Amino acid sequence: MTMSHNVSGRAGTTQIVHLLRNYPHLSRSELATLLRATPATLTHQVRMLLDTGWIRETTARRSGTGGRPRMGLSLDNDAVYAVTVSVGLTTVVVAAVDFGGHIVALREIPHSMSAIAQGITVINDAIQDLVESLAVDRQKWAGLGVAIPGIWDPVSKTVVFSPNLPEWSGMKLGELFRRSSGIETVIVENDADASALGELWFGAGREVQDMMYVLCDVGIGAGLIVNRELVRGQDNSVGEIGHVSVNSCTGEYRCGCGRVGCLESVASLTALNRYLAEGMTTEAALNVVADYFGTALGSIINMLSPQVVVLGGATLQTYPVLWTLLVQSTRGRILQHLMHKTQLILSPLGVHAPLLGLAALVFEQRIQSDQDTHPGTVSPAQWANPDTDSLKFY
Amino acid sequence: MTMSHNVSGRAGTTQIVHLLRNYPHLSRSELATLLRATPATLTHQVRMLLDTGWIRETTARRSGTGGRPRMGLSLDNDAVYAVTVSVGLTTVVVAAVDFGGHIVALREIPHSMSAIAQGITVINDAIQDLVESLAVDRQKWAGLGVAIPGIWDPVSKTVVFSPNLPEWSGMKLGELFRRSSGIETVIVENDADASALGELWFGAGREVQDMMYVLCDVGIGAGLIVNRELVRGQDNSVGEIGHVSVNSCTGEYRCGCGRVGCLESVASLTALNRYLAEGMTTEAALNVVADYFGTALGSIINMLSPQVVVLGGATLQTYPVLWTLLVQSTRGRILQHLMHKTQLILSPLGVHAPLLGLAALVFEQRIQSDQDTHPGTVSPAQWANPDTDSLKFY
DNA sequence: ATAGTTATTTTTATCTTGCAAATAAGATAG
DNA sequence: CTATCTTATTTGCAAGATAAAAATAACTAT
Repeated sequence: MTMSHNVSGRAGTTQIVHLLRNYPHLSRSELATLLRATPATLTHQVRMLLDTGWIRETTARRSGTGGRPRMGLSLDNDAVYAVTVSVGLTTVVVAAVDFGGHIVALREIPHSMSAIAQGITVINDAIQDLVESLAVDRQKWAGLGVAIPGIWDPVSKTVVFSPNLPEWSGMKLGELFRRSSGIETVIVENDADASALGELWFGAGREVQDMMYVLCDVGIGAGLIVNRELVRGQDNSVGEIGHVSVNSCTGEYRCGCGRVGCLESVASLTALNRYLAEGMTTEAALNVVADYFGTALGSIINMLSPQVVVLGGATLQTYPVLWTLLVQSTRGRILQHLMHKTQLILSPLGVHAPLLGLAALVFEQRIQSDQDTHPGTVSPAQWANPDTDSLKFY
Repeated sequence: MTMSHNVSGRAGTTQIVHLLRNYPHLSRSELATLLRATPATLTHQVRMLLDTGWIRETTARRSGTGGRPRMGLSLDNDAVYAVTVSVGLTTVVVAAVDFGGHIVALREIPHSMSAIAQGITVINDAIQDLVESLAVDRQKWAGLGVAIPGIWDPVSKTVVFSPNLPEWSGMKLGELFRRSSGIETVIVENDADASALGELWFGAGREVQDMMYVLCDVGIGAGLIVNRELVRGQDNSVGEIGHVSVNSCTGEYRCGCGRVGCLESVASLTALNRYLAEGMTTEAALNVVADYFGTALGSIINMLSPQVVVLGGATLQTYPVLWTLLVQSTRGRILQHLMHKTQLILSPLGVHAPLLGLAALVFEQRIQSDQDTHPGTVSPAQWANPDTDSLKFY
């Protein structure tokens, strides 16, 4: 394993990039106060980013009080690009995102993803089409990001659990896409997690420490952010809120997981459509969904007290009226002293959330590999200690 | 704010201390592999800890294969001591803990804590009694730690929410104890959080990244550990699982929070006693409690997938039979693919958990202040930037 | 022009930790 | 009982990050 010499230094440049992406034209001194570093450090790190072409100096900004003007800094939007893919059950969205986080091209393709081979072909065609349409230097493509409705284990590099796309389960997706698309860097991520990162860096979570993104769709999932970092847990399986119990009494519907009363079985888009098919009025069905969802969200908020809970996904896009019902239902279930500490927000990024989150991940990897001057240093022999290697405390 | 120059260096010594506390006689080379650092670094850090008297060299351990024997290292148990207090509703436990994490004296005092003034007097008497009984150098007392059944906000330094000890709500406990006991360093912590840290460092969580401690008592609370760190969230209010909804249908009992179906209102020790008072058989009552608790635990496990869930508190101590029921009930509600990834454990530390967690916090603070050679450096004037200070991104 | 103000850079020093080589302290073969 | 092998620890040296202070740059106001 390559040990980086300066962990904090890298974290620094990453944070500078994230800040400049959302708040362009910040100066070195402003960055210094925001990141709680000394001006000298910022001079240093900014120079590195300038030298390697990630950022540029823009306009000097005079402050009314006099003194030397601050030199604004901004990302070079054209430095690199990422291709990102959001895989739904019946639709795929493929986008090209520039380094500044702007979506420069987007294709929305209605096509069932159940059959994985066909799905990947469709996706690849869209990627090729998109890339060719864009007159971007070949070497400026930093990589491919794919968001899927399932749990992705970064250790085994397989899809661990994908109830709504069963054929994708167990697949080595990264490898598959690498081979079929010819793109070297491929990042796979769970859809809710990718969206959570998108909202964290570009949307509702920009100025927040702890937040949760909740995806309301055919499946229900969540991405949890603590201290501005995604909580992954063992093999990435944090955030499966679809199987929180919200109705343990009336055992009418059995969830795909085999139990009764799971949130997903009574408040997903599938459940909503079932209510309607059974003859329930839209209003009544939405109320039922809002009631169950509010129960779950209330429990989660009481338990984790995030500053922001972002709701996204097809359910709310299809039935915008649901929003008000959901807010009311959730409000009624939050502890008094948390009432004004948690904000419930409708995803400002919408379908763009996972695409932007993935793009930022791709860029981050590119910047890091760019800074990795030591290409694959091997640990000295001294480190290998057969007696203690099996212990693995941390 | 004092900026530490070497964050990683400090983290290093802290980790060394935690490792040596649980696994005495580890050598420098073993620590190096465990902490993924070079032998040279360990020589350095270990020397600092030796020079300042925190640790000692113990016995050389010959490995069968030949070569220079490893020099065992251990904490100097007698280096410092902490007084820690666990405040219950009707009992207080006061303990003296040595640097090695051994409880060297313990007083359990049955006395209602409802009246805060009386409570603090009782606690102080016990502290004085304990300290005087122990022939420890005055300067070796590193500080006082207090665990309370309520939410403690470290920013405002007050008790934010304390439903079971209403008189303690709003109190500046740290200041109160500092003045009344004469001990300078006072750390206040929520009881479930303190216990979680205790189990993390000394008990069921020693070799684990993510865990949850669940306190089953008159109140129900939890402490959440992610990546070996306590998740606090905004004003420390993470972990209030007492108000997770587990029964939204039968609206019989109203919870103290005003709602119906909260875990705490149907599965706390109070609820259990109520079932018994209403004429339910013990077996039936325990089954009801296990059922509700299992629902909540299942939801939480499915959602957060911690490696370990530790259960502690009076309910399980009073009714040990409940354990099996609870395990069964929870098992039935965990997603298949998580079944073998989450361990449900009965707290091995029991009432000692919060006492040890607090002690470690006190020691950590002492070591850090010991290493703080710069006493209160003030940020240079350059840092103050009126234009951006109000933004507070991170 | 001169003083005052704010931003940025340079200089110097310190701290941490990595790598490589040296040294310490044994075990084992002959 | 010595020479060699092995493993643990220390030392010397270098690199990188970043803090503190001083210097410099680029303005405004007088």
